[in-house]
Amino acid sequence: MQNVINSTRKQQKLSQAELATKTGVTRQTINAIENDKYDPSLDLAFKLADVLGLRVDQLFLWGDRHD
Amino acid sequence: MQNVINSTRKQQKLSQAELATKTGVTRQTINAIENDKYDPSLDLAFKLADVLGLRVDQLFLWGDRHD
DNA sequence: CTGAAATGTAAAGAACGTTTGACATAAAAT
DNA sequence: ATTTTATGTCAAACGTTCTTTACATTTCAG
Repeated sequence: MQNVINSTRKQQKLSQAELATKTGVTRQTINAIENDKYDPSLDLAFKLADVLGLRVDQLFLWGDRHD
Repeated sequence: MQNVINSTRKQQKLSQAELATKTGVTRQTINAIENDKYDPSLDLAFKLADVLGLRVDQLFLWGDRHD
């Protein structure tokens, strides 16, 4: 599923490692999600949205070209 | 994680089986999620929100008493 | 240019999400 | 009261999410 984690993270000048720490996962998990290897769990999606200051449906683009 | 699937589904007079069909999963999956056995995948969360006419963050209540 | 920080990637395994098939109880309809 | 529809639950199997460890490549500050 498409997401805007990479651009949002860069806007806030966070590294993958920093975002990982803030959301309680590993750097590799953030990297995999940014690069569309797999979708996060619902809980992690909420944590990412929370840290990045967006709603889940704004951070993950399901509507168009959905999944 | 808390969710309002049960009440929303009932408002729309859908059975668990009907909601399952509309979201492309089995009845047992809907039942388990309604009864908080586990959280759905992000994709299924979006499908459920779509069918029930709510946003993911309205259907799943992460903010208060979060996860 | 050199070194440090950031990113990409991979394999093995633990934990979670979903299916299938089945059976049991509850609720609603006839 | 009997049948049908809806819900709860369980176990085995399978695919997905995430961790750990490790190494390679890219980016950037000095």
